[in-house]
Parts: sequence; structure tokens; C-alpha cells
Amino acid sequence: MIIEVDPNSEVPIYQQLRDRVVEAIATGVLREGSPLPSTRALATDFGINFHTVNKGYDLLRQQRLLRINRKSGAVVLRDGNSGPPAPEFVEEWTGRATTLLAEATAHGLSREEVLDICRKVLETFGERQEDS
Amino acid sequence: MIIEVDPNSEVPIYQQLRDRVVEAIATGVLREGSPLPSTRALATDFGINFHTVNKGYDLLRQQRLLRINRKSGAVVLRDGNSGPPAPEFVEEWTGRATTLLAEATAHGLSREEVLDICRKVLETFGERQEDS
Amino acid sequence: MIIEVDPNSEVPIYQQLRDRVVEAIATGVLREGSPLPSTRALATDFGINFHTVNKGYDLLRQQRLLRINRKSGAVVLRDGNSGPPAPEFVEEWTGRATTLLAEATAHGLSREEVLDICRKVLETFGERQEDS
Amino acid sequence: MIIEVDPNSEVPIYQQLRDRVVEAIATGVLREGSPLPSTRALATDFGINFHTVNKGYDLLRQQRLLRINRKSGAVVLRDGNSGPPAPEFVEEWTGRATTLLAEATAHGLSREEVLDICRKVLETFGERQEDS
DNA sequence: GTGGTCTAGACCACC
DNA sequence: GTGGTCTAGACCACG
Repeated sequence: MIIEVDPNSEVPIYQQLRDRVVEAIATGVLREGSPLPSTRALATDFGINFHTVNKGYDLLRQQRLLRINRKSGAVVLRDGNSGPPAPEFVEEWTGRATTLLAEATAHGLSREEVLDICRKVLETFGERQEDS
Repeated sequence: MIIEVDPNSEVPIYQQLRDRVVEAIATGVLREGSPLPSTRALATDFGINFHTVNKGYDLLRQQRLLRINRKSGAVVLRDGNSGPPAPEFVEEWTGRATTLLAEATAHGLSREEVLDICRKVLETFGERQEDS
Repeated sequence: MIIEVDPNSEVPIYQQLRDRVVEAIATGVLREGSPLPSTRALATDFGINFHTVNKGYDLLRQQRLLRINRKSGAVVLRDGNSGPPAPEFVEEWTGRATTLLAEATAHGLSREEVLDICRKVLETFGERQEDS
Repeated sequence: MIIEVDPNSEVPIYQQLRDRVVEAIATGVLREGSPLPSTRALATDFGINFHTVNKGYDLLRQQRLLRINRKSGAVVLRDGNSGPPAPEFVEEWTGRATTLLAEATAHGLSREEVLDICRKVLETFGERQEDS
């Protein structure tokens, strides 16, 4: 895994970790069943406390993206090919997307420019199995 | 202005205020030159601390969306028709968008579903002046 | 609040705290909108660490029973009169109830004895508004 | 025996094992005197550690549901028809039931809804011998 | 060796 | 004042 976190960022480390894992799942670097490093191992790798890693992993577990075993550590529970999302997720996500899209619009990006950026970002994510 | 903040939400009030103003600019409710209520007036309206409003306005000022004059109060500095955004903004915004889009992808939304949601949200922002 | 936790119990302190709060909501001691002590205050009251209280409160927030404000502390988000439960909750709860009821049955309690105990326990919980 | 354990669940395997045995006794699949597989056989069947099975059996022994003989293996010590439960068990069980029922009540299930669920679950446990 | 719990103390963000 | 984050280290539960 090629994940990096910035301890000096204003966004909490555990959330950076969550974001990077989510992105790795979206890009296909991590798939359903992929194992993640142990909390202690990842902590020493990043030079951060293992509790911080723990909290990041816990966030991912709450979002049903990770399954945590005492025995075998953390395992990716789902990826883009694991079925449709929960309706509540879509609703909640749309709310956050609205704010983000409003910001781009207010700063002068046109509808098509915004969609182009989104399209390009989505293209960097791996192809879905059903597409190929 | 028909702006509402939820003091019980988990998202900080000053950020809710910022988000609502950004959305108002995106939807055309606020335009370049539109005056905003004074910090004190808004604070008493919402029953929140005057410093909180100040912080929200300051965020908008940092993002070059607001101009704050000691004399004439806060004025919207730009809207979607005020020209293209700063390149740094686009870059920073794309980063945040990537994380958000990754989240949708990881949870099982297809590329087209994500783009559809974005398209629909953008349509609610109303037509730009040069479009009409 | 008359809440007690046993630091020597095998069940984690933060979960005991969660259980006591849930029971207080069920019995009507706590209602929608009731404030809870600050994490630090409760921690010193119980002679435990504030992080432990924090974790207990966080559990309750995850279950949508608590709302946590930076300003005003923790507030009860819902009680028995705040509307019907989420379907997923009912399903998950039924699973746990099955195991518990099986235990009673295996130990020799008859169907009616079990239901009697449940009925009596439920009667100690406060009357619902719509019942009165 | 048709018992299944999920090694990926968040609930410990030894407790899953205990729960499934308790449920099997409640539903009548296992009765007083029924032999259980040897710990080693069960361990290889499930692909889990032999100590884990041991711990699950030990839990059942502590709850007076199992007798473990070095010679004849594990045998079900009692079922629903083996007489009334120990008073201490009833007391301890009522405590756990209170927490579970409180949870349902706090989430908005009415007294009758809760009792209905319990009644339906108990009906799936089959008739007792003295009832038939 | 894995994660989970609890303690302790520091510093920051919010209001 | 409130809660949130991060660090640090100890001990226990699980397999």
C-alpha cells in the first residue's frame, strides 16, 4: 500500500487515513477481501500512535467498508462491485455533494467544467467488473 | 435571505453558515454585490454568538467570496458569473471532490449514477446569466 | 442521574454506561432533549477516565440516541415517544433477542414465564404519551 | 448438528458456538443427554482452533448446560424440560433482558410490539414435551 | 501476535 | 466552559 498521511494537516490524521483507504478501494488498489496492515504496524510505519489508526479503521467499519477480526486483522468488506449502496447512504452523500458542487459553481466553474472534472476523476478509478 | 442553521448539528455552526452562503451564491439567491446582514444582526437572528458569525464570514473572505468593509458591511465579492476560478482553487477542490467521489464509488454507485446525481444537483443551481 | 458503573465487571465500563443511559431513556428518567453531564464531569464522578465516558457517549451517538454538541454537551436525541424505530434496528434487535430468549428456554423457563418477566420489565418502563 | 459459525463476525467465535448450542437446546434439536461432537472434531469441522471450541464448551459448562466427561465427551446436561431454572439464573437473566428490552423501548418499539416479537420467537422454539 | 480496554496528560477547536 | 484529537503505555481477550 502506498498511503501517506500529513500529520501537519488541519484534517485529522485518522480521517486522512480513512480517506486514503476509501480512495484505494475506489481505484481498485484495495478490493473486497484485501487485508490491511495491523493497527500497530501501520502506526509505526506512519510514525503515529496506534490509537489513531484504530480510530481510522473504526470509521471505516462504521461505514461498512471494513471488517475487523481479532485474529486476522482488518479486511476490506466491500468495493464498487459488491452491490448497490444503501439508500440512506445515497441521500446523505447527495447532501454533501450539493455543498461541494455549490462551492465550485460559486467560484465560477460552469456546469460542464464541473462535470468534466468529476468525469475525469471517475475515470481514474478502476473499471468495474461488469463494464469489462 | 432564507438561511437556516441547526445549532444541534454535528457540523460547526460557522461552517453551516459558510455552506449556506455558498449555496445561496450557487443558486443565484446571492449575486456579486449583494449585501449580507451585519454580523451582529445575523447573530441575534440565529441566537448564536457574534464571534461565530464573524468566523463564518471570515472563512468566506479567505475564499475570496466575500468582501468585508468596516463601513458598508459584508458584500458578496463574486458569483458564478464573475469569471473563472483561481487555478489553486480548482486544484484544491479537485482533491476534495476525489475523496467524495471515491466514497460513492466504494459504496457501489456506478460512474453514471454518480454523474447523474451531480448533474441533477447542478441543475437545481439555476441557469447562468450567459446561458440565458 | 442515579447511574452506577462497576469497574470490576467483565463488561466494559463504556458499555455499562451505555446500558444505564438506554435504561434511563426507557424508564423515562431521560427524555428527548434531556441534557447529560459533561464527559469530564461524569468521569470524575465515576472515578474513571474521560475517554471512557467519551466512548460510551459515542456508542449512544452511533445508535442515534444521543446528540453531542461542542457547546452544550450531550443531549438525548430520542426516546420511546420519538417515533418508530428503523427497520434495520428491529431486525438486528430480533436476532439478539432470539439468543437471549433461547437461553431462558434452555434453562427451563416456560414460554409464559419468559413473557411474564418481559411484561413486568416493560411495565417498569414509563407509560408512553400516546397511552395516556 | 447443523451449526454454523462466522469467523468474520465481530462476536467471538467461542460465543457464537455457545449461542448456537443454546439455540439448538431451545428449539429441541439438542435434548438432555444428547452428545456433542468432541472438541477436536468440531474444531477441524469449523477450521478453528481447538482451544476456541474448548472455551465455548467451558462457557456452557459454567452455565450448567453441559457436562464434560473426559471419557464420554460433552453431553447436554439439561433442556427446557429438565425442570425449573436456578433462581440466580433467573435474576441474572432478567438483568440482561432489562437492558435489551430498554433498548427496544428507547428506539420506539411499543410494549405490545416488543411482546409480539418475543412471542413469535418463542413460538419458533417448538412445543415443550409437557405441552404436547 | 492480533485487536480491545482503560488510564493519563497534552493541546486544539468551538462557542 | 465544552468536546475532539493525539500521544503514551499498561493490561487483557482472542485465537
